[in-house]
Amino acid sequence: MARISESTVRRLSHYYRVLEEVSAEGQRMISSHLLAEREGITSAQVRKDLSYFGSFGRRGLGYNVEHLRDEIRAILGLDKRWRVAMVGAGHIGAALLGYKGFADQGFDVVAVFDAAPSRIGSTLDGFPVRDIAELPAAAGTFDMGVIATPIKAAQDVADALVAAGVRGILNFAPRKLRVPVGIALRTVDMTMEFESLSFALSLKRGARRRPRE
Amino acid sequence: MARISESTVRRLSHYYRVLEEVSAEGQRMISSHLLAEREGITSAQVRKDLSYFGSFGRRGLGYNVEHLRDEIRAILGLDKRWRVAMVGAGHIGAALLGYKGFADQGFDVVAVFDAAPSRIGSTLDGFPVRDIAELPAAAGTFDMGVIATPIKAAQDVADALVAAGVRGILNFAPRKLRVPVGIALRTVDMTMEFESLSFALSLKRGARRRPRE
DNA sequence: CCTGCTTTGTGAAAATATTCCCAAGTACGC
DNA sequence: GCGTACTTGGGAATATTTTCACAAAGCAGG
Repeated sequence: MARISESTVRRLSHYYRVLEEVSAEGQRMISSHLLAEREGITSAQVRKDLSYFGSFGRRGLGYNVEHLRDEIRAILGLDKRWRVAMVGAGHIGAALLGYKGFADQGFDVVAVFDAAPSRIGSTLDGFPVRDIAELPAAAGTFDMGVIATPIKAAQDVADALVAAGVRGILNFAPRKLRVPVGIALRTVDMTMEFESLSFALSLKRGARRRPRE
Repeated sequence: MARISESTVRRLSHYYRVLEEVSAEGQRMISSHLLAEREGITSAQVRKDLSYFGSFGRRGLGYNVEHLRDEIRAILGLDKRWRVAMVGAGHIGAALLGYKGFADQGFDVVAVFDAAPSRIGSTLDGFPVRDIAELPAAAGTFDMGVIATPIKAAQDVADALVAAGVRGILNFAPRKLRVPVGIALRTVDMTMEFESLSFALSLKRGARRRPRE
C-alpha cells in the first residue's frame, strides 16, 4: 500500500466521528459531498482519502454509514484494544484519565506512574499511582505510553518507555523527543498552538489567511 | 508577503524554543545546520522558513542566537500581550492555568468561566471562576478564548466568544467548530492523536512509515 | 590580496498533496 | 426502455511544500 500521509489519517479520525454522529441520527447512507460539508473540505478529498484503502461506496448512492464507520474503525485499528501506561499524574494525566471516551475507542489505561512522593500511593480516578521506578518492571503490560510530565523529565520517561517495549508514545510535554526508528511518536504541544494563534492574530488585517480548518 | 503555511509557523515555534535553550547555554551563534539537527529536519528547510520573513543570518557565520530569537519572537507576535479568557474550569482548564510558562510568552489569563454551579464562585489557581452567563458582559476584556469544555457546549461557547469579540480561539473539545471567516481557530484534539497512534501501530511492521517528527 | 573553508539565501527541481473532471454505476419517473 | 439526475473512483492537472544546489558573502591565515 502507498504511504498514507498524516493529514489523511487525521481526516479519517474526523470522518469516523462524523459517521458516529450521523449513525446516531439514524441516517443510513451519506454522500462524500455531505461528509465533506460537515468537515469543511472538498468531496474529492474525502473520496481520495477513502480510495487509499478500498472502494467503500456505491455510485449514485454514496456510502453506507455503518459500514463505512466500521471500515474506518478497522483502518485506524480501533477494533483492537491498546494498553496504555500513563506517566505523570498531574493535571494533564488527570484530564486524560477523566475522559471516559478513550475506553470506548479501545484505549485502556493499565498503569499510572509518577515521580512525586506526594502522589505515589494515592489514587487518581480509581488508578493507583505507582512509583516511576517500577516502570521497567511493568514492561510488557502496556503497548503505548503517554507522557504527561514536566518538560525536564520527558526524554528520560520516553527512554524508559521505549526500554519497556512500547511501540508508540503520545507526548504532552512541549519539547521534541528522540525515539528510535520504528517507535511511533505524536506530540501535542499546546504552547505551539498558542504561538500559532498569536501569529495569526498578529498578521495585519489585510493579509490573506489560509482557509484551513 | 506571501502566505505562510501552518507548517512553517509550527517550525518557527520550535526554532524559538531551541534558540531559548541555546541562548541559555551561552552560545552566541548558530548555523542553520545545527538548528536543523536539533529539530530533525534539513538545514534548507530552516533557511527557507526564515527567508519568508527576511535575512537574519550572515554568510559564513550563521545566525546570532539572541537576535534570531528576538526576530522570531516578533514574528510570532510574542512581544505583544494577549488577554485570554478560559472557558471550562475542569481538568484541562486547570492544567493550562497551572502551566506558568504562558505568562512568559505573553498570554495572560484574565477570566475563567464555567457553567457548573458547583464550580462558579470557587477559585482555580487563584482565578475566580465566573458564571458563563457573564461572558457577554465581559466582552472587550480579552482577545482570545480557550475552550476547555465538554463537547456538547463547545459550539455555543465558540459563538459566545466570537460575539464577545475574540479574534482567536483555541479549542480542546474534540469536535469541529464553525467560526466566521477572520477568526483564527486552532483545535487540539487528543482523541485524534490517539487514533493516529493507533493507526501507526496497526500497520504491519514491514510498511514504511514517514520519517516525520 | 589571495586561497581555502564556511554558511546563507534563493531560484529551480523534485516530491507531496489537493482538486478537477469524467467515465461508469444507480435510481426513479414515465 | 429511456431520459434525467445523482454519485463514486481514480487518472490527470494543479497547487503546495520540501529539497537541491550553487552563487555570493564572510573569515582566517599568510
